[in-house]
Amino acid sequence: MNEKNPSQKNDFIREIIRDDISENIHEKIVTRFPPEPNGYLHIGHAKSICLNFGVAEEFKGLCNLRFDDTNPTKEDQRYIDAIKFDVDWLGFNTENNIRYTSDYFGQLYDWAIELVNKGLAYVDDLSPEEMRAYRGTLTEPGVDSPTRNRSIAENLDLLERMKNGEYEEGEKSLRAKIDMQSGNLNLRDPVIYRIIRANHPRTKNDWCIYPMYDFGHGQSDAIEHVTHSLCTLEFEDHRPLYEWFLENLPIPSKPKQYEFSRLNLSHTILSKRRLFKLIEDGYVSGWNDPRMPTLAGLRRRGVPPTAIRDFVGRLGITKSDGIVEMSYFENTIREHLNLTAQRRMAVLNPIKIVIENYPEDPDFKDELEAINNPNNENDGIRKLLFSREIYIEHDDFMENPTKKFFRLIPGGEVRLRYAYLITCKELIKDKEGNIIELRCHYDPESRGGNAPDGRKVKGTLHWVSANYSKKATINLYNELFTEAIPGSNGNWIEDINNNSVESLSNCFVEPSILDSKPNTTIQFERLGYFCADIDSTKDNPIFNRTVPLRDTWGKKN
RNA sequence: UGGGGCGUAGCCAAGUGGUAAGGCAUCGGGUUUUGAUCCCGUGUACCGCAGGUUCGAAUCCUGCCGCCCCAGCCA
Repeated sequence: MNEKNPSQKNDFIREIIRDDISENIHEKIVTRFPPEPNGYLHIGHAKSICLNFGVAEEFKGLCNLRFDDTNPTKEDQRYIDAIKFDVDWLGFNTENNIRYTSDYFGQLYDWAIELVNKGLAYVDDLSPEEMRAYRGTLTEPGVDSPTRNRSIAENLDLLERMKNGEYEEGEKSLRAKIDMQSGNLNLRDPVIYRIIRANHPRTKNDWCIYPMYDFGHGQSDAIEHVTHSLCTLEFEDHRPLYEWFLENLPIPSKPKQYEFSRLNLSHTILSKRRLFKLIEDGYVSGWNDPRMPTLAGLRRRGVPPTAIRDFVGRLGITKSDGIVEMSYFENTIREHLNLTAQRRMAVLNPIKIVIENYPEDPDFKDELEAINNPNNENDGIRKLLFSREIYIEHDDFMENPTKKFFRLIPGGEVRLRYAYLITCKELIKDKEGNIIELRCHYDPESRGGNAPDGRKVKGTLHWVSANYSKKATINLYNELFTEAIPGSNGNWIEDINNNSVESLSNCFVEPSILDSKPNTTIQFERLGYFCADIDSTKDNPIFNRTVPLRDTWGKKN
């Protein structure tokens, strides 16, 4: 709904932007989405992407996708490529607006020199351990470093040598000279350049010193004429530092930082560190495991990008942090898929039915018509072949039914969707007493699903022809964690759901299902939404359950 | 005992001094060849608590409580 009318979206950030526009403060609204290429994007990032790109769209501005690549020990081209792909997949155009903080390494270095010249930065000899000790604590002020008051000339010389690779990692650093007594730890002479001897994905070995986030971010925003630099709450107390650099440097524009709360989703984790751990320790198969909250995982799971955009749009932008229920996300996915997904039939746990009074002639072709999507006439109809032997869902039969069970029972009549009414005549069991087959009779007059005499049949079952269906593997995915907040009772690893995936290999699907593509999610009637896995082939078809249909019956029983 | 934020129903969230929107969930009911969808109905929110200002406060003031973030040469 918000999606349909973006101009109606209202939150404190858009309010600020509208005010700025009405006061003619900016020529054009510019935002940026600044991921560090050290992992894959997840749904939390989608919130930021939709905000930044969404705002740019709504106010006819621009949004840059800027890779914040200031730490070559963690970053990789692989992630740059994956992030571009994901942003694109979400539906935002990045063709001409990709930037890298590393584009500005030269300018940033010049500005570091400028800060030294102004007496606002110095080269420090403290080791990381010593620096920590000098920094003080949350309640105790820090102490000035012994090398804090070197001459400008000496600092200039030392900085130059740092850049030229004359020192080892950790031996020296460049620090902003602000205030070691500040209550805000970010202002206690933060390091702005450190020595890192690593190959950078873009600048290779051009540099051995790299700017810290705080020194790179605001200035990059300024260079790009970003007007509204939107980030998450944990950067709130970096804002004074962000502004300090902008005030003390001859920057080409004056961006402003605003913070909003990041997305938390129940029953999953949205921390890159933890997602890495799941992969490294083999709890999932990779960044694109369908159980992962990554965009790559959601894509493989069959979640349409429009559903993700709509979902984060419904959440709103505020400064209060909370946990959004996973079921809310699933509901949004269903809402989208209900309108767009074509319907097909598949049987997950088959039980065979033989229709005793049905023609035995193998050349007899009984072609039925089925509607592809009741919500979209343009999707048309398809033909289904019926046969004497079919499969229905094991759960759709009960030998000793409970009172409200209105599916197939001994002696009972039920409708096979788009086909016939059948009545159960006999159960065939194996030696252990398990039902292995049902013998039924059909009413030839009920072709299509209704009897001419108008008798009411409450239950309608999905089915698949034993002769014409195809065998497939179907993965049923459930929540990755058993706890709404993993780790809330101790170790988050212990809250991993051991039943997060159930792989069924004896499933039967309509033949047409084998033609579906991984990016086209379809509904298996009465079961849920599914899509072909990226590893699915004609010979070994594999489908992933995106999300089940709502099941008020199953919930009660 | 430091600094920065946040607190409106189970969840998200409007509200910006005039007497508490909406969505999701829940629980009923109707339609239905998906027990889905769709439609209708359904909530005593002590607006974190306590005072104060005011004819009137979720909105202003004071005090308190709770929760989140910050002590990387990570972002």
